[in-house]
Amino acid sequence: MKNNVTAKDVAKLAGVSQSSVSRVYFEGASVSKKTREKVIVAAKELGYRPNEFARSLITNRTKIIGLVMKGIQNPFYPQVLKEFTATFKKLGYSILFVSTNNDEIQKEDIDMLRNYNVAGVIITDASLSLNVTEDFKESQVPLVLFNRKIDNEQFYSVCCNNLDASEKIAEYLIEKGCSDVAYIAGNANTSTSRDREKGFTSIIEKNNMPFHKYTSDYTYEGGYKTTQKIIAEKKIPDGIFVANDIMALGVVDALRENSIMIPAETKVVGFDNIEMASWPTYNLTTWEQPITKMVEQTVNYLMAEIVEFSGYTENVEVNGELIVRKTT
Amino acid sequence: MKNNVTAKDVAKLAGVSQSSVSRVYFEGASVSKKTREKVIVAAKELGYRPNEFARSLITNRTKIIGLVMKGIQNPFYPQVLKEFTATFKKLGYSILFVSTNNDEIQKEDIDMLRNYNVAGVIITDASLSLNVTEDFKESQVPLVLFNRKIDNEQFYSVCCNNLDASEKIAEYLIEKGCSDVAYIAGNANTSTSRDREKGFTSIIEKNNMPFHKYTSDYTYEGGYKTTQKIIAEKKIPDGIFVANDIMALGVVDALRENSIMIPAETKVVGFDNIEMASWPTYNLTTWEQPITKMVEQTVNYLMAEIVEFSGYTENVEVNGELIVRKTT
DNA sequence: AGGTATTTTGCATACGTATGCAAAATGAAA
DNA sequence: TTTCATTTTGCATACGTATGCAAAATACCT
Repeated sequence: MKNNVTAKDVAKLAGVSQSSVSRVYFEGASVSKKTREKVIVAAKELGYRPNEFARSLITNRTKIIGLVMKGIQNPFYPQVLKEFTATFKKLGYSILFVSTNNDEIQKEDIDMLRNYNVAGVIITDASLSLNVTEDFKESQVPLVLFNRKIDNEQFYSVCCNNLDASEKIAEYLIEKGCSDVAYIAGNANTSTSRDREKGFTSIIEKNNMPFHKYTSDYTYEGGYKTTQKIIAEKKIPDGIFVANDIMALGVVDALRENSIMIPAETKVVGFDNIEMASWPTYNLTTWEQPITKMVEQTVNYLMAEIVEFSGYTENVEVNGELIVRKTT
Repeated sequence: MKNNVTAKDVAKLAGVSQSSVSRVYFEGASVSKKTREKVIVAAKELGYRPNEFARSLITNRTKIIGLVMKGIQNPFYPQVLKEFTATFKKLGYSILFVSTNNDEIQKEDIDMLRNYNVAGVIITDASLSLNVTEDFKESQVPLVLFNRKIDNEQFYSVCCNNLDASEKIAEYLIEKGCSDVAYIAGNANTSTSRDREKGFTSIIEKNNMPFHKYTSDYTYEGGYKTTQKIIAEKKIPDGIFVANDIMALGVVDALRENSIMIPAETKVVGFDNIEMASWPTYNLTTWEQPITKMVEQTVNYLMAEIVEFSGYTENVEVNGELIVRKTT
């Protein structure tokens, strides 16, 4: 806003045409070194900055990525945000940020991003409604679902290997001697929670073990309250797999408050490996989601689709690993 | 990208001019109800969406706010981000997000925001270099420093009442019986850390008490390591004021690891009242930064400056309050 | 019905930039 | 120096929209 030095002003001062000024700022365009220098000197003197809107109007492209993030307060996601921002910055892309609390993205948020002609969209931990899905597929704007997948593979999604990971966690708890386990789920109907439950229960069932499932909401308070509820039932499991770390920390705190020894009486495993999981107070055993790899996968796909849209879709799973600490 | 239905297409289908189509989408413009309905029906049929770039090119305005955020991993800032996003969304503004690790904002980040002609800029917990400052003042883009102030009041800043708060914390620790206290500072040269130290030391000195200052970096690890260092010196203070909560949690964990009883032997006070401070495991006494009020103050100023730029500057302080928990 | 005031509409243009295309300039070889 | 190939440049235009202004339409009053 307010700086109205144009390419025409620069051209006049440099003694060249507006086209030449434009060419100086357009990568790969044909412009002589002499002209380039004249333009740069003039531009600097006048404080010229190219107008991105005029550019985008002509090119029908932007260097903006829409990032729709649910649950920014879960410490997993600020780290994700940070890595996306840094990676896209290196590629010359900016982030148009939307925060949401909804499991399903609002049409108005998508409309906003579309109005700004974003080059691509990333949605973390949320899905799209049916009509928004249809609109999107028609639009040919590349989209990645991050930490959420859709079963019919309508879009490209990047997740940790939730199913496999949860099987391994179940096996690990069994190996550690657990015989009566519980699973504390996140928000209902999220692919992450469903897969984590599925993997876990398949192993538990295969071993003919008792199993209790509780539903919570991916928050510390949710984990804490659910654990208080479990304790009130007087049937304390000897192993609890919690669908994410922030919830698991609430579980740990509730168990401790009730003088339940961890891991001697009850073992706790989280999922994410957020920063707090490694704090000495918690020392949580958890499955690490490989953020860097997941971000990389997402960015690679988006960049490829931006360069040449193919509409290719896939559910990509990136392998994480079990981080064993003191809760097991 | 890619949706090339224009106002001209809609106009043709609706049997009106492109101007009339434009007027339907421009608040307050003169357009009859009959024309409006014809346009809306046609627009819906064609899937028209106004092109924000063409608009901004004409109006020389956007509905984008640039938000430059340092240290997104400190749980204080995701909450700030969430509240800014929600508040600006209600006002029809979008967020162009920049994450930085630098104490001083990079010129390239500001250039990017300026190229997108943002309506205003918010910078959290970081300052501007001298030449960027000059550029900015000339640009007439409204700017707010959030949780950072500059002594010569070149910009509008919104902070918690750090000085006053720290005095009260010192008084509180004295009242609680402390006689040998320490202050653990955040990043050097930040106004928040400086003011928190200043307020604290002024009371401590007035009471002729011993005082030790340590410098850390506003991270959990920083707090943890600094405390290990303090403990290694064999002079454990009976009260520690820590410049922010995430650091204070590291302090608490380090004290515990060394079997130092909190608060019996050492009392700990943080600053922020992040979510983790209230967790039963920590139950940290802290000064609550009133995020909602600070966000509100920031948004009100920006909106006023966007409507009519005045260049008004001030260092605004919003009162927080002491939240007493189990560490004191 | 006529006159006046107000509202609505379309025309023409501009916003700042990229780009197709032809002309001009440059470089290299004979 | 001339010829040919390649690079560079400027002209003219378009991108999609908002807006100034005059004309047209509508509303209201006598």
